[in-house]
Amino acid sequence: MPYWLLKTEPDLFSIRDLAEKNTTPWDGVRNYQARNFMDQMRLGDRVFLYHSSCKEVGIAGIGEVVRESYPDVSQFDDKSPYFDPKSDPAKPRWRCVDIGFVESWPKVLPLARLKSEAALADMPLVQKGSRLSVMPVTDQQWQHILGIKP
DNA sequence: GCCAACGTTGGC
DNA sequence: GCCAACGTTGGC
Repeated sequence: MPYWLLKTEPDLFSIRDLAEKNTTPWDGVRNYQARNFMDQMRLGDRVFLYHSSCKEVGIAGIGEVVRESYPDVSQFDDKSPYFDPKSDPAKPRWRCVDIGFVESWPKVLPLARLKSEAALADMPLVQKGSRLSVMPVTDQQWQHILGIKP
């Protein structure tokens, strides 16, 4: 089964928020590479939830895909920060998936730790300058991270 | 708050 | 099609 990693800014939406809501649309993704990966997600796929742009940067827990790719309504909402006036409603440019809560970790697994693991060197996450917010995780990487999770 | 690195846009 | 300018991401 494929695995993924999703970045989120916890000030906007954290693993705690997901635990409370139980499920959420993963909307607002406005990058083609990230979108294409979301299109590949299938029901039941597991995802690491990564906290970025915050005090404790790192993996904070696990979620799962509970609905496959569908049009992200926020692209047509001119009140939304994710509004995209160039997206044609007949052919929506942006999609999202729904993510369900699986588990929250007692402590964040820090980015610095992930960077120190040779087994994870191929992850875009740990590569300098990478801004990809949705990325695949290999079976080996997934298992390795589970092995060092807090 | 700083700033390096990135993706996108648009003029030519 | 090139590439400079711009806005954004995201670690530190």
